[in-house]
Amino acid sequence: MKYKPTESELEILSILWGLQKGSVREVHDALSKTKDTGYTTTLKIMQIMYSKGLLKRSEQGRSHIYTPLITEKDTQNSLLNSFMDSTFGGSAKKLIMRALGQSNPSKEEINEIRQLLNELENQQ
Amino acid sequence: MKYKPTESELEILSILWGLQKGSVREVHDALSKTKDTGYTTTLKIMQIMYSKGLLKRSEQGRSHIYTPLITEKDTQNSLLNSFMDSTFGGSAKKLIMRALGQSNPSKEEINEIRQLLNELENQQ
DNA sequence: TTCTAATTACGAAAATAATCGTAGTATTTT
DNA sequence: AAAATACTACGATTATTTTCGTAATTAGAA
Repeated sequence: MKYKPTESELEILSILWGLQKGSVREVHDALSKTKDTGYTTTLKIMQIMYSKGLLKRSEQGRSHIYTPLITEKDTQNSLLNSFMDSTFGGSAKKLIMRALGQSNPSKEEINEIRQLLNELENQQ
Repeated sequence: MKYKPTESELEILSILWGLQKGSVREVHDALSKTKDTGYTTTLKIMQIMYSKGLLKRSEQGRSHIYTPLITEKDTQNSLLNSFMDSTFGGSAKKLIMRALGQSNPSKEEINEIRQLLNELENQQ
């Protein structure tokens, strides 16, 4: 649960989390919308991810269908912790307040966050 | 205001932001507390940062005193934006709520965040 | 003065990540 | 059947970052 994917791996994981599963072609097509990259580059990275145990795959005809073996949430949590440590000295409060100040949360979002704060307070 | 320092550069910047300014020796000594690394490695990275314009330096005797040319806040903001994009699909709300859920904020921290929410709400 | 310690400069190697070309196969189209 | 197309496998290259060894220089100590 501690794996920190590289930038390229994360892009591919994000697509696969959205699709649930997909072939290299499907992932590459989605990736191409935002990134100018070659098919074999996507293929290679997915093969590496497979060999690392980040993805599993099944045969379908002569191609492979890949599925993530790590969840979006676990990965986000792991990346969040390491980002919080490296950039905000481990302080969640600093990070949160900065993100709040930077973004322009809508009334609804503000209320959702308030709601969560209340829940957290009651847990204590 | 857009520069994204590498991991090693960020470690050094963090130390220099704390010290305001410092020699390679001072930075290296601080860094050594948490990281097993050679003196010339620290030196080299600081020289690279200088050549990139991340640090300025002045002569002091036969050594150099380095000062960051980018602020902690600007750097955090820039890193935060890129992290939010890559890991939380650009959603500040998702990031904030996850960070809140992950950390165990104290009552005081919760209230500080509430305060900020109120201010943000009034700005709208 | 001579030796030791501290410092910078810098090249080069090591480590990691990303990219791509080519070959080999299999499928589909003409 | 032949040609075009779509895959995978995989080595090799490129790019970036990190690490370190060595040489040169200067200051301070013995």
